[in-house]
Amino acid sequence: MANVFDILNERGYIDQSTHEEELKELFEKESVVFYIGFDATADSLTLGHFLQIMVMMHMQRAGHIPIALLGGGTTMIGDPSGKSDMRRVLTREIIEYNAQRFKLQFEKFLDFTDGKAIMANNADWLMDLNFVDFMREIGVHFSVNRMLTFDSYKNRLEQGLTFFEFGYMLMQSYDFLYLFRHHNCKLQMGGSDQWSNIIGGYELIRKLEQEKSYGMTFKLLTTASGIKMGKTEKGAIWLDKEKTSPYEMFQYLRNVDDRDVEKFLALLTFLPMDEVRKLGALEGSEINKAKEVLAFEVTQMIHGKEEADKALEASKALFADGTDAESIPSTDMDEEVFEKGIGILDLMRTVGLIKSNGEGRRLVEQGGVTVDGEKIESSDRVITSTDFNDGKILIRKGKKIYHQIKIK
RNA sequence: GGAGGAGUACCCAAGUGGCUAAAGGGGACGGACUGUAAAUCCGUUAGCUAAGCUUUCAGUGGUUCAAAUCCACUCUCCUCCA
Repeated sequence: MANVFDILNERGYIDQSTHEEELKELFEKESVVFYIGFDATADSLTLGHFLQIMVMMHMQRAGHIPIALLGGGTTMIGDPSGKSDMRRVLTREIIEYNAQRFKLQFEKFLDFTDGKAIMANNADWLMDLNFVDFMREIGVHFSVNRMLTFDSYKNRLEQGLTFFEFGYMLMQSYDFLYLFRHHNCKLQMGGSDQWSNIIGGYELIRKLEQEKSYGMTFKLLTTASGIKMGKTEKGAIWLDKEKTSPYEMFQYLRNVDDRDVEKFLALLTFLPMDEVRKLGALEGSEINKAKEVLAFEVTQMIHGKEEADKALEASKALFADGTDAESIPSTDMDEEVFEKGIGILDLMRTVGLIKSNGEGRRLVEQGGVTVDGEKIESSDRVITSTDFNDGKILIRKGKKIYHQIKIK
């Protein structure tokens, strides 16, 4: 069986790592406990996090033991790495709640039985730390001069950096030390922006335990146009289907840039690499097949086969012949409303397709609104019961956004 | 505590009494072209009972026929000094 390091490397996850050769050896000879930290800043994980979960799954499959570390404590500080502004401080209750939600989502992807994976929350050891003890035990090992040379802090010097944020690195380093001591955790992984924090922990372990540990970072997943993967203008792609429907997720992946298809297939699916390369090499409109595979595979992993099937069908039906389908966003409304008739603008506003009537007018003027295939010519257009077929109508906004209205 | 600088729409940024709902760029959105891609081109980008109003340039008050622009105070941020 191939070394998991090589697998990760081949699929394009790895950005940098400490001691590549030693790590490979380690992976060969023992079951390595490793951790990735997740800040509990929202009530759901995102597609961006999913990349890291993929790494954990690869590692677990290779017999290693992942620790999903919830940042219950560190979230109270806010990681300054790569952020231009100080992060909003969340209350403890919200963080606790978020951590719970994360936990449920992790359980869908990792096997936590028989200690095959561990869930931890750094609030358990960070919240009760005594400041003086912490400074004496941990603080003395950090050189401010050195910390200031790290990019993540260097950039902040012009903006101003509070001690509050500065302490983040110490806390994360302490996490690694704690997990090393209590779980024999030897490896920390994270996004490439975590490199300096990881090195902090690595050095701390060396100083205090005289033992070797390892670090590895992943490439930040960006699209060819330079945006962080899994982010849209409207916000992140969430793994919680209440926040991002399987259909939306499917569409997001279905619409990725040609240049990103192969990369995404390698990173976000378990398809064998030769197949990934074959799909990525498709030319012209053929590449749409690869995008469909990508969208289906990922949606299936996250939401299950049933939802993925539905999303695929909906997508095909809508784009092939424009008929309606299940599982696209839809709203149920009272029949009464349509007996009286409702203006197209009001209707779109109530279902959330537009934010203001002005926006709606603009769309209509520019020919961007279609109801059941008929282009709306005037923003005075009133929708009544006679527009419905089988108790539903399909509104299309722009080229790709569909919304179905059903009569209750 | 002292000296100076800054705060404009989603972001960057021009504007320093009326011609400014506010240049330009980015982003986003719509259309054309296509492959539900990219690139390109055209258009749009405060709100509304929509052709005339209403609210906007950190906040509050003031001067003026007229304020993003002038004055006063307040808040926030930055730089330098102690």
